[in-house]
Amino acid sequence: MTRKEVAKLAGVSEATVSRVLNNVGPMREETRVRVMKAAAELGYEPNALAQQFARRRSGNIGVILPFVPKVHLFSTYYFSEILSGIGEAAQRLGYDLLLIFRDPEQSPDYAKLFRTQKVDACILLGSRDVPEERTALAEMKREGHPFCLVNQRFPEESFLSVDANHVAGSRMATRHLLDRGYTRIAFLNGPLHYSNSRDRLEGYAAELAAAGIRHADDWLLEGNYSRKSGYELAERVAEGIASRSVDAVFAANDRMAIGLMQGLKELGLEAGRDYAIVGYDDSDGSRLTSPGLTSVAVPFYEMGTMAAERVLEELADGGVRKAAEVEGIARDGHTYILPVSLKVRESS
Amino acid sequence: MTRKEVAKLAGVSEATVSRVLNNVGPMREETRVRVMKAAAELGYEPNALAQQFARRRSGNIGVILPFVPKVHLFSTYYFSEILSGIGEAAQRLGYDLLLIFRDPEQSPDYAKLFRTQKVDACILLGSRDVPEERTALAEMKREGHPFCLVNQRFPEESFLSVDANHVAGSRMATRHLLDRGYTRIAFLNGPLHYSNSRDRLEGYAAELAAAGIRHADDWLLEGNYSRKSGYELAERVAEGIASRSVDAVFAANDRMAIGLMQGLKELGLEAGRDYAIVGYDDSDGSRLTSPGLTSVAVPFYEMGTMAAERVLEELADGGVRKAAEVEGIARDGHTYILPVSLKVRESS
DNA sequence: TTGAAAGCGCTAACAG
DNA sequence: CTGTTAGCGCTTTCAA
Repeated sequence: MTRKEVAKLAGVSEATVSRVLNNVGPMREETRVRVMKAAAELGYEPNALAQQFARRRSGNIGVILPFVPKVHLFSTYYFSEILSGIGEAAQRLGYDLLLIFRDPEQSPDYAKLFRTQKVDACILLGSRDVPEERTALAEMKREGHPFCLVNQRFPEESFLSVDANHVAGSRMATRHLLDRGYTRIAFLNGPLHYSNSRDRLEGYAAELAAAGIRHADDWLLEGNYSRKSGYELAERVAEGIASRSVDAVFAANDRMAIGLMQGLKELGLEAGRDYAIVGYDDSDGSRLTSPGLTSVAVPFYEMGTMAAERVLEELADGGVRKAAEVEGIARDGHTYILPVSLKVRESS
Repeated sequence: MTRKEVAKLAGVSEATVSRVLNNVGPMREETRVRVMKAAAELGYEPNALAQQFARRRSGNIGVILPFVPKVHLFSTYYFSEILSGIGEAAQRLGYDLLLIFRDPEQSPDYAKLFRTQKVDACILLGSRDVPEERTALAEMKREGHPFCLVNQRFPEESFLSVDANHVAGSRMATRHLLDRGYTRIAFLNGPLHYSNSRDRLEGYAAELAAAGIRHADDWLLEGNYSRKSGYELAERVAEGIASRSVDAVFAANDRMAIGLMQGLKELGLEAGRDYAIVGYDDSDGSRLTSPGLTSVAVPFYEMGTMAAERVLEELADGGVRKAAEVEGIARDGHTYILPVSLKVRESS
């Protein structure tokens, strides 16, 4: 209703009001000023719903999260950093964030978000390499919707994704332990349906191989990224330490590392004294333990901004232009790989 | 375009399609079935933007967060729990979540979110009692928009809010220390522009008074809820412990408690041995320290669901009906107060 | 440089 | 019970 009043007060047509407010098409400076003044005077605020409808764009980026209340498989640190990063970029580029919790019961239908126009693009966190997920992603791709995965790649699929260099990170971690004189390095990994986990295994194995060490099978421990899963493996690791078949542990995330440290402490084994340990994520928790936990720092925040920027770029280009070269960032096909670094603390 | 096809295939008018899909108004079962089948066959999905526009409702709950990337004044634990809770309730009640990071540079304009129809209701996290904030909230209230504060109350304002019983929690924590035989209890609080902090002070003071203890002024320490601020007060606390004017500390959140413990450890003082300490939030971190940190558990997740339920209720009632009585939950005017509990660990 | 007018896809009176 | 019709508030041709 008010837009009409603005038009009247400024003595122009409604179309002109629209042009001025969107700064589109040619216009006389005088009209522009007149309209702006009228709008300001009336305190006019365009109706976002009408705009979205007329433009056929929601102006939203969908952010898809696994819904795991109270089941902290993922660290909250991880999500909140990435989310903040996405939020910063989205705000800067004029988009809002629509938060969508994936229902673990149902098989996902991401393409529907686009068909119903709820989002213009979307970013997926905590995605896993399982059949329903691949199907849902492939459908989005097929229908030409822009989306970006964070921290999960589907090698043969050419989905846009942003990841950190976990192979390098794991090599660093392993190298670090080797440099410190540890040679019997167990590896506590997470489930292999995360490409993340596979990368870490690759880096770990490669670095050991480079050092001419054949890793024993019983060095491989499988957790699920939760603290509990690390904690529960303490006895087994303690035996390894006692029998001298293990002198250090590289854990695929801090949560498991911390759980393991706690379990071992209860068995009388101290990190940094009786064994060395390196975690992954450089989360808040790594600074809370004693001794402090050496860890691989991942630029989650930057991964979030990168994901938002790239996916909006794809949206703008209609997916036509090739992926942009970004200064200093490795790119492998449609995957952007950000560098990680090692934070050394007392645990190693 | 497709809705027309559905109408044609089903042999009815577009309006009827609308009725069936929204299950509104009377309709013959046969028509209903026919339309549903046609819709399913054509894979019809209504356009959300058009619906929102026609209904003049966005279907979104705005969730407003302080934007503090990399400045972890608030624990990520706190936000992700509340957010998950809001998400669960929103999904259950058919709403989406629009995430909005408050720009710390600008004074907030929450009412605008409603005027532009971006949201139908909103929930504010990490709100502070400062003038710009009060103004922005009062404006929303004046314009009749439904909103709910979480963990922050404005006593004289009658804003809808959900909080935990921090007075009781602080009494519990203090009582616990007294029961353990500690009588010189320092209190490390956060800034008083959070009603949270004021509540804690009240509880602490009340419990000491009840025990007939006059608290010394130098027992009051002020941090800002960050780990660092706790850490930096270690020397001062250490002096207190050395001079026997302090034998225990109650900290207003876990982060500060943990920082303080770390600082004191560096000065050779161990929690649970040389002094007792109790934190607040029962965050992940409280389980990571050694000794484990006794802490007050706050039902963040439930606070989130409660906030969403209450604010949507207000939306539905057009703010007319009085606040509903919720079983077993204390209510003080427009504030719902959830109970907290004490988790005892080795630090006390 | 501006105005008139035709939608965007759906909902919601109002008739019938 | 169902069809007709008039918008919702804005954008965007197309003419002028």
